[in-house]
Amino acid sequence: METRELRYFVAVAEERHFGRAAERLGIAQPPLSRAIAALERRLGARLFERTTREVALTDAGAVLLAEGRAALDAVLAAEQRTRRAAHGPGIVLVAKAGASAELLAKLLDAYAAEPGAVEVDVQLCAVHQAPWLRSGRADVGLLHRPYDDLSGFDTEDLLSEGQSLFVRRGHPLASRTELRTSELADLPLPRWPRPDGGYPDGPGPEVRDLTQLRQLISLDRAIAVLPDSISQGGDDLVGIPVVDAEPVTTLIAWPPHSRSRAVADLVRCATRL
Amino acid sequence: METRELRYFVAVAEERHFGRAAERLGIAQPPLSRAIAALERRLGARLFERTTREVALTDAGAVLLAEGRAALDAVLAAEQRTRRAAHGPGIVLVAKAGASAELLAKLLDAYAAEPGAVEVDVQLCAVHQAPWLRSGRADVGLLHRPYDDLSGFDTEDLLSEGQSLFVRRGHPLASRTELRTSELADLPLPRWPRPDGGYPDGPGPEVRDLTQLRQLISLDRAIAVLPDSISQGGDDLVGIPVVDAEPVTTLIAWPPHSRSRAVADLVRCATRL
DNA sequence: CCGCATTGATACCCCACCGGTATCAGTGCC
DNA sequence: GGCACTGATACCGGTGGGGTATCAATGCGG
Repeated sequence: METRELRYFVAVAEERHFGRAAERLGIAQPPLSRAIAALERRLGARLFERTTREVALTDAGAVLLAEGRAALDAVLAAEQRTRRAAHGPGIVLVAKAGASAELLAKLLDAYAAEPGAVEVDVQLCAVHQAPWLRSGRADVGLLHRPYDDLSGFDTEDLLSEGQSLFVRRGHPLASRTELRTSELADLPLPRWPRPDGGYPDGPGPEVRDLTQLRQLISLDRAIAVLPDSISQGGDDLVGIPVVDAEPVTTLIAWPPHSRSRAVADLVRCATRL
Repeated sequence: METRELRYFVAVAEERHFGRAAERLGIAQPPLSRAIAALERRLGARLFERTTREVALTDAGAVLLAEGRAALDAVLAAEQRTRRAAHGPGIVLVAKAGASAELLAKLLDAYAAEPGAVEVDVQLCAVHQAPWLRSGRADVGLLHRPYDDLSGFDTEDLLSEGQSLFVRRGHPLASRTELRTSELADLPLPRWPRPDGGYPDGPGPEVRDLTQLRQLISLDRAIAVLPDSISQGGDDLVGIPVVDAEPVTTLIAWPPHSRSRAVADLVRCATRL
């Protein structure tokens, strides 16, 4: 199976429409129909149930969609990491902007002091670091359990912390000393983007990143449950511990094939912090 | 990057010889040279240092070899699992022949009693179950830590046990009641095949699977350190606990993309045993 | 030191296949 | 029943992947 065929299949599976998929792929619809038909013939499996009104995945098609996405990610990652390796010996670390700032600083300092340390390009992204690792844009990342999907990565836990509800100073809840998750059920908590970029439905505000969220809280336009360490001096946020909230673990994650010396050194540094 | 190019690259990287790689791929040498050159041009990375006498991987080439193998595995797995899904709703479980027999039997019974259970095709392989999972020949496997390479899989621990030195009844060590790893250093322990099929060097006998090993021990042609549960009634093996040996954990492992109901049910069954 | 064997690169040719346009055929809807 | 929509089919042209023949560089043996 060629990656071109997989890309074609995934496009049709996601669009559920040959015409739109062809447009997205930058080709005409007939060659796309033929490519899918040829793929089905060689796999000996019907992948779509088509009528002129609807294109639906079969069971086999659903399997190929899940597996094929992962396979395309792996091919893309191979390409990206090779390109970067040819450029120089540096590695790319991805972390969530505004989170684990202190831990990240300590880690970078400790690694820089290591003999044989290479340049570390730090990429701070809004949310969803995992796709950076899966697509090969990054070599190692600081992720958070249970928020990030860790499947397929090797990981080492770095630190665990509780969660608090953060509100503006003066908020009705600001005087409380502790809360329970049962009390949070009806609050308009912020909505984070899904991996596909859309937002779930709900009453809370849509947020893109932690900086934006912190400002919204300061403006009393949002309240949010976040790890304790989010609190930074200088702004008028109040954190009320949610005593029975699931603890959040910051961990370092990397793709398991990576036998790179630099990543191994960085991970070792992190676990010794 | 197309999988054809990746296959070509991996063949050259493994053979370190364009002629032999071309033969292995079933094509002539010139198109292979051109394909690699085109790949290097598009990646902007030199992958091999070639002289007429030697072909060596560059740093970027080493990265592409590691990542590319994983990517090819993922593509192959997508193809295999799709083929199998089209055939019917069953799943394939792979386990090591002769190991965890009791656990496996209980698991299969428990799962069969589950509502919505599908057919489970049990594949017993000699060693190295992990490649079955990586290549898509199996959907779920019983593996052993620390023996198997678990990287890239989701896992759930099932049971942990100590290890014993197994010898024939009457062997000089058979009268001992316990041993320490330090006493085993000079013993001719059996040599298992590496993933590539070759055997490491050493004084012990080469073994292919547990049945063969058990028979060799019965014939006093081998002694081996194995998990306690290997012992089965009826043969003349004696197990002497190695009190400070690393415990062996039997676990159930599956590829993380698998969102299949059947695999999830099986895993849930296993954790409840 | 000079052939010579070895091996990767180059030149050139052919055809398979991918993609394009035109068109057909099945289906739901007004 | 006509019409819009959508996937499949027919046919054609060009790119590029694969083949053979050959060159060029390198190490080795006489």
